[in-house]
Amino acid sequence: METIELKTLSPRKKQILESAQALFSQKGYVAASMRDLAEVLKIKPASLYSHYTSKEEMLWEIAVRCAAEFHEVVLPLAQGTDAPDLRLQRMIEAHIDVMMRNMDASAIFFEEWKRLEEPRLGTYTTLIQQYEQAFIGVIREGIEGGIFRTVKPRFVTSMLLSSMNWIHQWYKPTGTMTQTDIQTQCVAFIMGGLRAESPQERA
Amino acid sequence: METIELKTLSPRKKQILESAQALFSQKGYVAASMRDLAEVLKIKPASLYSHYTSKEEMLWEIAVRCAAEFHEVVLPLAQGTDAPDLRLQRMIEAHIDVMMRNMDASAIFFEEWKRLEEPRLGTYTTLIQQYEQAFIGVIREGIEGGIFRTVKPRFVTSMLLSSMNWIHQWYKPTGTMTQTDIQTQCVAFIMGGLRAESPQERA
DNA sequence: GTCTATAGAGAGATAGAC
DNA sequence: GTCTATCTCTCTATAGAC
Repeated sequence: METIELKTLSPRKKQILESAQALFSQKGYVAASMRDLAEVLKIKPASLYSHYTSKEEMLWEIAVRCAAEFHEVVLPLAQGTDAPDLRLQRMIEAHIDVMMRNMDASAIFFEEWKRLEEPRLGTYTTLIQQYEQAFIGVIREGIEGGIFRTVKPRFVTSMLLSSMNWIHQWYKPTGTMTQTDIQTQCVAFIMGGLRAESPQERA
Repeated sequence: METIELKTLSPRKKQILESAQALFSQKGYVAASMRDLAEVLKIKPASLYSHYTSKEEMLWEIAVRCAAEFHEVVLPLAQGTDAPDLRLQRMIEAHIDVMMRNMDASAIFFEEWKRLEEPRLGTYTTLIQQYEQAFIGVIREGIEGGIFRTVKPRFVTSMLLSSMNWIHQWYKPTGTMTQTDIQTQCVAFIMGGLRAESPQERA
């Protein structure tokens, strides 16, 4: 679990990136133009190129910084001596936490990354695979320990992550569900789908 | 549950639509150009406009025809006197079946529809809401009957559909899992997440 | 139904002044 | 770091011959 190295962004670069996040998330990376972005920032399109050499570089910065946060926050929770189901629960809660603190970036993390080109695309998919691998590992432990049903860890990891990733598409902070509600319901749904019928509880 | 009215496509229109499906699914609707599509079909871009008046009309045809198939196959299964969990199971299996028989169109059904413009966009979201409503209804019945845990039906429906919809992104027919494997694992995961601990089974 | 030709708009990106 | 100006390319779509 290597750390992802990131340079600190200047305030201006950060500001531009945040506008880009919102725009790419809303219109989609391909449909959003540098002209659109410049207009939001109230500068001319050419000025953007003093900060980023290309549109794809922006997409890359957004995607990789978001990936870094998921890695930093969630991956350490896969380690430790606690029971696998408890660790998985913490990972799910943390995943939702990161997602909801970064709604725009998450949309790019989950969907728009496909528009990256090589070699960045390859680097990115490796990051995602590492992230999934942490879930796969914990689930595998849970199966071996008899806590989880005998499922296919890779398959279930994809289901589990996908079952959460719709949130960035639908969640409105104005709705009736709080973040805690969402975490609770997600955990219950997913753990219910995984957990073996425990003989002790049946007694 | 009204039926979606669709005109029959001429063989040529159908052929073009199938190429468009594959292309839009692979490159994304915005990034895929009419030139790309013409090249695949070995005709000139202008010729496409003898069949469809615009690129968006193609997107619409693909999305709405796919929606129609999901509606036709899955929605009837929501009705009937069988237990809600059994009906839901059949709906999940049927949903996966439709998805796997229409992988390209499903990618558009789930993702690229966002690029539709009004008024088609509004019509489309209504169709999706009707589809979700069928799941919501069955889940609500299951909760009222004590078969399912007390979950939020709308929330769980989104999770449940989302947990399946990653399949079109990841599934390779060359992999080790058959369609039946996928259906079995999906049903087990989702039903496990929903089902109340049954007292009878505990005895 | 396909072609050639092209209109007209908008895209990403660069050069060079300030 | 932002500007004006512009290059070059690609896009969707149309007109009209065959």
